[in-house]
Amino acid sequence: MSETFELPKQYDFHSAWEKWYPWWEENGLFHSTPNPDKKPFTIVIPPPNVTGALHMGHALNNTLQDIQIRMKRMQGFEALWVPGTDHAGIATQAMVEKKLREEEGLTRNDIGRDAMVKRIWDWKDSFEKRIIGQLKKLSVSCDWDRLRFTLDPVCARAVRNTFFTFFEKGLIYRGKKLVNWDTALQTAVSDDEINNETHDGHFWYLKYPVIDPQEGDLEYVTVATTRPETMLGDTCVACHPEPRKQLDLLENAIREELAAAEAAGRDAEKAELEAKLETLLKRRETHLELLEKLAEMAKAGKKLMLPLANREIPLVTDIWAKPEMGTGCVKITPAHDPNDFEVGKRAMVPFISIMKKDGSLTAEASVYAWDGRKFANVTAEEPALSRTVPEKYVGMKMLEAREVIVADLEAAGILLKVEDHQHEVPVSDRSKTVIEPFLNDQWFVRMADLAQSAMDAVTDGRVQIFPERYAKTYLDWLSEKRDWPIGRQLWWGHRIPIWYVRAADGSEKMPTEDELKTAFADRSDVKWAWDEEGKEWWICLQDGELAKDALPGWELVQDDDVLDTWFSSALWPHSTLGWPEQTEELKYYYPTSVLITSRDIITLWVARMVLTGLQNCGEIPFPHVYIHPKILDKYGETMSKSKGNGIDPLDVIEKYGADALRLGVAWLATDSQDVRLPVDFECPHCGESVEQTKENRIRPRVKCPKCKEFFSTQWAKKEEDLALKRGTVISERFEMGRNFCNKLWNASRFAMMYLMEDLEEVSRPDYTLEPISDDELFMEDKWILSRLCTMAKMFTEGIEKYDYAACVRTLYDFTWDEFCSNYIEIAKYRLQTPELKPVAKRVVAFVLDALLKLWHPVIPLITEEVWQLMAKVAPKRGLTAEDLAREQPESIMNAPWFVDTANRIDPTIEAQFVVFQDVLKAVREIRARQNVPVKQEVKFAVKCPAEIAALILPMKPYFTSMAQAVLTECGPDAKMPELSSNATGANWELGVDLEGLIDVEAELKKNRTQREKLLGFIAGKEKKLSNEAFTAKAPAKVVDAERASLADLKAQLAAVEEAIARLER
RNA sequence: GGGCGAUUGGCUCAGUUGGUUAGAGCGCCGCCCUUACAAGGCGGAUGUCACAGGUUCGAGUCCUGUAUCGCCCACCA
Repeated sequence: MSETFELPKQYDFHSAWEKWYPWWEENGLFHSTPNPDKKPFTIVIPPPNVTGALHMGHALNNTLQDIQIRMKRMQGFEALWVPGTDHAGIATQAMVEKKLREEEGLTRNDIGRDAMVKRIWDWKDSFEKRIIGQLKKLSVSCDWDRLRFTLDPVCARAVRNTFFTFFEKGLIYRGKKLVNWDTALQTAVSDDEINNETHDGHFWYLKYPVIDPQEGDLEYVTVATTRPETMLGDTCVACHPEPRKQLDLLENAIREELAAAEAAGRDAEKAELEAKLETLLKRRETHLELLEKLAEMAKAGKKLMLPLANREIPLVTDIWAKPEMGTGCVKITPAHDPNDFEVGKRAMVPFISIMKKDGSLTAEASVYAWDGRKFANVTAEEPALSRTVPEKYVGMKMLEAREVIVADLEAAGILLKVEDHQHEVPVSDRSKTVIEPFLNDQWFVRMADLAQSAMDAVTDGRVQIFPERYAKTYLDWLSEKRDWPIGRQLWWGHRIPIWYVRAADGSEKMPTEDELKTAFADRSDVKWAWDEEGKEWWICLQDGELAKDALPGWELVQDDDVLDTWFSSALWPHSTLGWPEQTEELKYYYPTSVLITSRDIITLWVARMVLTGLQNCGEIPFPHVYIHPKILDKYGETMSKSKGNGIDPLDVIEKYGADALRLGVAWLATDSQDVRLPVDFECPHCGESVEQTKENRIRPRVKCPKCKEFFSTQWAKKEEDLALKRGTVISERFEMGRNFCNKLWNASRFAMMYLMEDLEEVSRPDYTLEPISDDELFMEDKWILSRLCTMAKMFTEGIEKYDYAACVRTLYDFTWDEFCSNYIEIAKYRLQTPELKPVAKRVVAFVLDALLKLWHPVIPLITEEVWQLMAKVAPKRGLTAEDLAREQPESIMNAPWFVDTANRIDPTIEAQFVVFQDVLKAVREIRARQNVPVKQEVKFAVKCPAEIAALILPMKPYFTSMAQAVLTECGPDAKMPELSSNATGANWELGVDLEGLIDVEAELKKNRTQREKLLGFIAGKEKKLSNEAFTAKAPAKVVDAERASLADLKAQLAAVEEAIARLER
């Protein structure tokens, strides 16, 4: 045989990757083009951020996508998986700025916009390369020819087009929004770049005089604040509209809880509630009258005089003011506090910003009015407001101003008292300075209609979310219909395509609309709108840049900000396919087939993709959304680099292989929302796994408990630590996957060992399973084929419902237990018996081939490797005549998906076979228990009804080959050996002849234990069956089953009693 | 504060619409390097299914409450 090859005992996953991944790529097997003869199946990757390397969550996410894609490809779909990366504006720019600061001591302003953006592109290039490298190591079958990036020209065109149409439809407007402002870096920061720190602070109680108090009115209103400096920007004071009702409500709630706690006897809680109630009742006495009076005054339109600023501000009612807290009323600074911002909008009061971007106070405090609700344009009515901040404070930073203002307030007799108070202060992660809420111009998308369309898509079932419960997250968020702020004060991203007009002489003059009309007469790609508030034009351009002098006599300046990253990600399913061009791809592949992602971006991303898809393409972007679990560490904490509990998939792949990693994560993909993955260090010296604890994971060096050597961690900074070998972070969980692959490898090796014997035979045209008639098949053949088909059906249907974990576990059990441990072990006897060999070989080849195909989506490398080897030794394996007539695929990737075309599922055989398995197991158990030497053959007899005997007898040779046990007698009259060890099962009892081998005491002990156990079960059953309610109400099927089971238990008991009697003799 | 979820052997998790004696991987114990596989084979031990009620003939599974843990969102003048 010329093709003889020796296969190593262990599966070499490294060389399998080296061999097949580049081969797949070079042969264009990942590449998809529209093919009218096939149905499309499309997935767009959730584009990983170019901020850093991929983590386990990505490994999971991409494995699950690849499983779908590979299965569908084999099922004959034209499967396309579009890969790509996301520019992740804030995070990426932050990373590069940090690097710039740390390595060169420069800020972005030092090097300027163009240079900064260039540097971020370089960063992006290097990380994109790394990410793609990781994905390839994971062996995913993305169409790399279609790689996209959210800032590339194709995506940019889609972004510009969307912005332009939204602008045209009036869906985009400019408003005001509070952003988290870092005064040191002079930039907006995102919520996740903020840490809350507990600081010691104070409550300052201030009194604001009432203007022109009437008889019975209060003279002044007391408010408490932790930030007295913001009082200069106060534009109203709020109190609760119905303080009595609110207090009643609270009181009732507490009383109810109290009653419940009392009833349940929870004393600690009770005491707490009682204290709470007491406080509340006291408060009623001290504050209620005042608060009611205030509400009355507010409704009467009373105004207050804001101290220091000497500005009139209204007293308003708003439910934000909690009668049970503080003084019961609250000063409102809409431009400097997120809650006050909301109150301010509701109360329609001016928004006064008293801070400049550098954190100093401004003299010309800006006056803003939010246009969403059309409340008064205060600028016109109250010009005096431009002098809100007294001259002497100007230039002072917010914190300095606090001291001065407090001193002034005290001097003016406004300060009532000061209390110590601990409070949470938001601190910038990057600059470590206090974050100030800052009122900024912002572009918004009107969400009312868009959100509704996206909600409808889910409620009417056009978009289905798996698991279903996540639909609630989606709908709840969308139902708020909050307008979407789309501007970001960054340089990295799609620049907002809006141009402002500046007068050449620097004045505030604006051109007339006629001038615009003339200048852009033949340009359908330019639209404009008049901003009433800012008294200026907004000019929107669909593509490219608007020349500075495009409007004769005026200068055009583009908006500095860029679009929210999600604005471009939202278009991902159609932008990657070429929209707005009506490309072949868009027509063929859109809508995509499923979106697979994690739950934290259901709102930010999924919802927005649905609404832009509907808006731009008139169709949902995908009919299915599958939300997979989040991977946590063993403490249930999110994995992150900053904690040191993150795993680099490459480390796992290096140690266990991509197949093992994929199998491991697919095994975890249940429908629960989190899964835990215990994380350990691997000692680089001795290879021992060192448990990672919360304590050692933050240290720069860790000592291996086994070899006592130190290794370094990611925290190593000092030279002495860095000099140590690095301990990688991995998880033993992947051993399971590696071991399984090795098992499959060896089963294949075994199969091929026999298939190779006669290459001529396996190459014959009729060498498939198909031509074998049922008569030629042995019972075990029919059994394994039936089981295979049952499993294949379950697996296929399960994957289509995203039930990954169950599918993978099912197939795992089938492969290992049924195929390897049962079928192959049985087949050994036949494979070694010349006249029985041919059929057994065919069945082995057929089942193995089917298994490889079923497994391929999960573990692509090993399956390709074995499939290719099989192609040499059994080229016709598993193929039907129809298959043979076609050109054979060159890779398992394109092999036809296994389906049971011959209706091989036979539940009777499957059930029958269980008897064989049970008897075999019982014999083996007896041998093990009685310490019968491995090679010593024993005899055994089985007493059972004739129909059971008919199943057992044909298996006689296998008992010998698999358990060194010779079946001597089997049937209703079989006689138990005199000195035997016995076992019972449903409908049968067996005795292993242990003459000269038996440990009688051990046997008696076991039988007595068994007797007790049976007696227990019988008692339980009898009690159940004597219960008339049970026999009357339970379904007949269940009752019959119970009766049969009881009869069987009794028979078993009799057999055990008999065995005991024999042994005692 | 709102929403969602978890609690099952030492560890990490399965457990379909309630229905015989609750499973897996790892770990543990015993025997075996048997010619596919020691990353393996055969056998074994280990569970009051968090707690308290309820519905039901029957509850790990459904309902209510409690405790603990976690995730997401919003936030404490």
